[in-house]
Amino acid sequence: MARPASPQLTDAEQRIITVLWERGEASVREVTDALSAEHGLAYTTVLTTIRIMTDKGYVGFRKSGRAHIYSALLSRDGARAQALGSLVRSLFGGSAQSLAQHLVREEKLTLDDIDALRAAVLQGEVRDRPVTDDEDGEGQS
Amino acid sequence: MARPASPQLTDAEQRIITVLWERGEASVREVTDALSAEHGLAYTTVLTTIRIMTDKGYVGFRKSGRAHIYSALLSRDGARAQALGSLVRSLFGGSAQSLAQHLVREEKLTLDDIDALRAAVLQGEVRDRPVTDDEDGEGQS
DNA sequence: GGCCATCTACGAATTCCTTAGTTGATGGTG
DNA sequence: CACCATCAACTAAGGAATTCGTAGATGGCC
Repeated sequence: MARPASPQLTDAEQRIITVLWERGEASVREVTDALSAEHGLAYTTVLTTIRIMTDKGYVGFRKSGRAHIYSALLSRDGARAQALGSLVRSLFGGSAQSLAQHLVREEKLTLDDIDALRAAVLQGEVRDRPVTDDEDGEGQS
Repeated sequence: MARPASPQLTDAEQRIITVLWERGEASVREVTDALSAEHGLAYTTVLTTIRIMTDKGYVGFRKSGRAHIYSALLSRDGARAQALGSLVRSLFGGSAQSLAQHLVREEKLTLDDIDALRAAVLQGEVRDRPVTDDEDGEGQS
């Protein structure tokens, strides 16, 4: 009886894959340097976490000389959808609108923001297509 | 060097505190019964998790005969703000609007929803429309 | 070719999370 | 008053997550 494997990105994984999303691809050294500004992580710590992510299928790599150059196999949109869906389900009773209302009440969304959303949804309705299908199996940038 | 203590509600904790939010207060038996519909958790499992949450200061209790009646010390809004802030920071670059745009693109927010948000922010108040939940056990924090 | 720096692989150490069994106290029922 | 059911506390187990050290492989440089 143990904790089930996390279906989501852990904190450490998220930090690393964010670097990969930003750069497209990077070596362990580059990721470590990029993260050392905020977190003082050791090279081997980053390496181990990346290895775990390759085991999980979240990242891939190509060899370049002695080093491995890693890149994200998980799209940023996919990760966002996953995390958002989970949050909406667990804390907002499955209602995305309830979440949005929370943002408004906390003044995280301004009137301009809302108007921008409105314009976006009007524009998006031109192409009528249900979303729940593929939508984010695409390559990452 | 181990994992730091989670600053957030874990999955098991979230399941339990949701019951407390809904009911205001409940005994371990009631929580267990409420959760047994979806998850078949043992009484002692729920008890242990609740004890951990009391240690963390998330819930309190009063004695009623031999049983303890537990109630949430953490407000639902507080937990929502915490989780949302964390998500916005980690996956949406700190931009709540970016998150909202994602919801729109995934068609989780309809035009009506957005108009409701707009009207709410103009009125200066946001009332939670009774979509799924009407009772918020808040009032703490 | 030999030395040095860098990289990956493996695993150790620690804490946390989740689930659940066992045990002792307590209160109601007959 | 004795027995039984229920409850809280303690204990246990095992897998996950995070951190990093050590060791072996490999490629560049002189």
